[in-house]
Amino acid sequence: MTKPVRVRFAPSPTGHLHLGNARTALFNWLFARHEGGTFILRVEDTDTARSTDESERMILDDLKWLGLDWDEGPGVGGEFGPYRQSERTGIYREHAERLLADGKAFTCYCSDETLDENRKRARDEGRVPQYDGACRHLSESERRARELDGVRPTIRLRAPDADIVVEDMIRGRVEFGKEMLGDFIILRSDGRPTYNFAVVVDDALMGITHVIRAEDHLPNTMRQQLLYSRLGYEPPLFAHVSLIVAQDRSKLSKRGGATSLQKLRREGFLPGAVINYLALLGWSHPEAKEILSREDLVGAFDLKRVSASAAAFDDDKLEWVNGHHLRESPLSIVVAAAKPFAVSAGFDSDDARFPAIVDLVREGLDRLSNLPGEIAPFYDRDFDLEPEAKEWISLHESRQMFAALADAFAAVPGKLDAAEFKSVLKSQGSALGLKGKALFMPARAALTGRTHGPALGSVAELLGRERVVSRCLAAAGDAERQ
RNA sequence: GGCGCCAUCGUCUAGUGGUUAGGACGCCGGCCUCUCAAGCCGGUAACACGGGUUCGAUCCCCGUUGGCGCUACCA
Repeated sequence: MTKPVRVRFAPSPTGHLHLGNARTALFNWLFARHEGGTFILRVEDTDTARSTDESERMILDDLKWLGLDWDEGPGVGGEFGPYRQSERTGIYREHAERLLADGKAFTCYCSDETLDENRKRARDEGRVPQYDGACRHLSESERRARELDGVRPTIRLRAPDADIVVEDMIRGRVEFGKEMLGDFIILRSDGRPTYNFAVVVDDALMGITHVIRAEDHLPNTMRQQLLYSRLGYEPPLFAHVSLIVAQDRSKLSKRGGATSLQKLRREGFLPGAVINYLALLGWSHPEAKEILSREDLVGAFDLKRVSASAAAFDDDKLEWVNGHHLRESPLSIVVAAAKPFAVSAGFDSDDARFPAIVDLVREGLDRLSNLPGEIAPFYDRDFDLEPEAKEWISLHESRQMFAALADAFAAVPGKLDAAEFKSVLKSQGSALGLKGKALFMPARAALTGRTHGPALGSVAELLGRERVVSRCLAAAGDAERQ
């Protein structure tokens, strides 16, 4: 009998949601959904200097955009709240005082300067910098004396004289020597908890069963493990996921392609594609499937198939995944995602033809930021001919064709659909001895101003007779002038 | 510096004590085609190095090298 799964994603609101964080959030969410468990969002804002409401808002917004909905946390509540650490200071203080009363922690009056000096000396001597224990055995009267001097103490946990073993679901057994661990601070002199302390208290109180987080927290786990036993709480299972690095193996932060969700959103990646790609970074489908829907991922996700080695972010593959999602997602979803890109480029996305235009151009799209360029020929605004298109129009053989074409298209009874367009084009072409490329390319150039694009018949149908005729006329005029 | 994690094609990865080391992206070529994409077919390319253990190591152990992380009253 196993406990129902409860996992959490616990970002610090100190910036945008980074890709590594996004993947950590995703793995937690996938695990929770796969196991039918609970996904909790907790905001770790104990660093009051760096945390901002704006940042928290952006991170929550990014998570929502990805579709990673949380069952407990900011905005939705839950019975284990509050879910912002800044609102839980009383809880941490109580726990620290309990440890103090039990003799498992002690107050420390050492100054920053003393601490810095000790650290420096230890490092110079090749030792692990750790607390020298100066305040460990202070008497009651000594402590009172320091208080009277106005020193605000920190609270330190008494470290044990024993090695610590961490059992990790992804990395196996990891041992840390006792010399690695000093009496570390759990409560700052201003009463705020330190990261390790707040995390353990919260994870324990919130009933977290699995801590899935990035590898950079592995060394912290040693301290947290100790905290669990000192506090008398049962520790959760740990799973440390690798970090994401840039193509050159350096940190993802500054170099390389897209590093933040914001950037990916701006470049026109679909949330489903981002999730799909992120999941593939460090996890693999048992049947090696690569294009997976949200439901596919939830169904197949398994911590056992998560890789232990760092993965490099690859723009090309993300684009490939996105291309698939762009082509295979329901049109309504793609259209909705495409609208902002069209609108910001000045194109009318309320045009009745818009969904059909998107449907047509999405075949050749790998990111929505390229959408404006692809849909431009369907609108009258800024319609212009590329140099290569002009060449096709001014070819001797095609020159004479446009006026005839304009008349022929204008004479078509009823709607000018793709089939009708093609049959008219072909019959007009054959009258002039033109067919195939020699026929279609000039026509394409005249109608779209481009030499590349979707099937010309479909393009013409969406353009509508009026535009087709007027562009043929314009081409006839251009050809004449040349 | 100390401690820890990691190491299969350029990249993401599968995999096993005995395999022609598999797939995907990219790249190259072909097919399709009015073009570009897409799609389909084919090609390219890897077990970091050195010791062990073993009849046999990509796989297990040790070391080296390299990458990354941690080393705070940051998270």
